[in-house]
Amino acid sequence: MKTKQDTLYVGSLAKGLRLLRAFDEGHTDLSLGELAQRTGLDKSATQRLANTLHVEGMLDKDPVTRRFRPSHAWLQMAYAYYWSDPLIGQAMPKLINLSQELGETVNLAEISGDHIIYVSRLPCKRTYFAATIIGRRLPALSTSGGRAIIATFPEDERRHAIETWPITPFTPSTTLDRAKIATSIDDAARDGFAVSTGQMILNEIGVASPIIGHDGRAFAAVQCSVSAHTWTRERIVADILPKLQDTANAISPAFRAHRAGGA
Amino acid sequence: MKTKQDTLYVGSLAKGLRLLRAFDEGHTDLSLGELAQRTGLDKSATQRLANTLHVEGMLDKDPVTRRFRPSHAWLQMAYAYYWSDPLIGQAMPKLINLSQELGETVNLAEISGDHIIYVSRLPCKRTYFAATIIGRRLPALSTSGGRAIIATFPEDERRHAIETWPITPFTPSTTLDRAKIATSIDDAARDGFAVSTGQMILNEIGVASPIIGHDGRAFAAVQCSVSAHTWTRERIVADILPKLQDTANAISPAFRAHRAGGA
DNA sequence: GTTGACGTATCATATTATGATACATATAAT
DNA sequence: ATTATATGTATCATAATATGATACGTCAAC
Repeated sequence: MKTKQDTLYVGSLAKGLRLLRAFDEGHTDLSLGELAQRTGLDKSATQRLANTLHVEGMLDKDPVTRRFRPSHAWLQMAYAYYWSDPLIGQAMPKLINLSQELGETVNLAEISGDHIIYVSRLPCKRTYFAATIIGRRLPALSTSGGRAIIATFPEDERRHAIETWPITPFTPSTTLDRAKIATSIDDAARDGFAVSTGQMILNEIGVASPIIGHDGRAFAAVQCSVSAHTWTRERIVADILPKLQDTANAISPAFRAHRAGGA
Repeated sequence: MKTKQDTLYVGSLAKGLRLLRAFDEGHTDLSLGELAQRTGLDKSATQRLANTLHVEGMLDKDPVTRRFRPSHAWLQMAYAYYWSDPLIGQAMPKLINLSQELGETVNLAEISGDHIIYVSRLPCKRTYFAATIIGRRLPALSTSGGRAIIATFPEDERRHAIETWPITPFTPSTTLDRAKIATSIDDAARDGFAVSTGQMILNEIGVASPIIGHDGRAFAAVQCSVSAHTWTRERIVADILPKLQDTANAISPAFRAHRAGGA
């Protein structure tokens, strides 16, 4: 039992990756035992793989507690990613401008399966920690960015996404009713921008404008998060939206023949 | 021939990591052959390992060009790193404030061997691309952040670093003379902050203030980059430095018993 | 049409990873 | 102190797994 497609599949490498994936939000440092538990690998295998990752500089090991932690190499991987993603180079300077003009938090989100992933974040105000760091994946249906992107899909795909993509309740006000989400996305398709309220954090409003690829489908979105305590939908549409859309529209033209595709 | 310390070292995993490391700044997407060349692995091994990484979602593969690229998973690793690094949680909100107050680019750099690595970047003005993305590693001796950190080391270690750590010429004005760097670091030790000019980019001035750990040694620095066209050293010291130091000093107290250690 | 470059697939071989077990060390309980 | 429990570390015989030479298919250039 090791097959996944046998030859041309290296099991040991895959297992090593399992170790890396064992670290996340709630698991910032792990002992050997915990690592074994979380990966489902036996003690010996875990020992060897973890040691290898340590020797190769992928895991730091606290010399006293013997616990493993992600190393700086994990950040270097993000660095390599940034150079490889053609969107980033195009978008970054424009996002910086936008962030300065608005004085509000600006994000760049890409579609990643049925989630969106934040690839760039420019926080202007203090927000909660998770909103300041890149690499966060969220269900596309629950974010303004995701909705703005889905809204550009052809009718059937759009329906399919709305009906089947995952939703996780993050706050009491996270919309679980797919009909309501459908309405929000239909609005986005008509208006060219999407809005979400209180999906991830209470009293947070998100606005997003899609970045369109060569095939007319969006693959990313420029997004802005503001507090409902200081903003209303009307003021957002009047003051934020125009600049947001200008930015998204300024980025899109660069993409006539791109996009790779996940699995 | 495979030994590195034989048992408890999984060669296949290490080879897989070689593939990941083949991607960087100048190598954003690679064909199978290029991958083999860059890693020194033979064609078959490369094929199997690359395929495994692809199946496991670590590499995207362009279905038409058959070239491999870093996947979104590389950003998720950065996400996990951020949660695991206790400094980030402490520093982030304070850095955001600082960036707003100064209206200039603010960076957080950690020492990583004989380099520094940028773990957080808050760009305010348009700068060149590499200055806007996290995970960049630079020779510690050539950066204000690195100098601010080294300046807190005990005399002998400081000397050792100045004499042996690497220097790469990035601009015509990159300081290659270690005596001059020694002076800069001695100044930093006296003043509590470090300055660098035109090390990475021409006409760029960096100022940095160290973040001190429980042992009195700095392990990170808050850094600010400005243009020599609009700033002088005097104005930097008068207008930027106080707030920069306040920020660094506000972060330091949280660290009494931390720090892991690389290899 | 021919050649070369490159990605893909196959397969016999032994090198390499396996995981049970035993040892060492640290922490907590008695 | 002494014992017990948990957790990390080291060893080793076994066979399962990765290996890399080779052959095939496809595309582009000449």
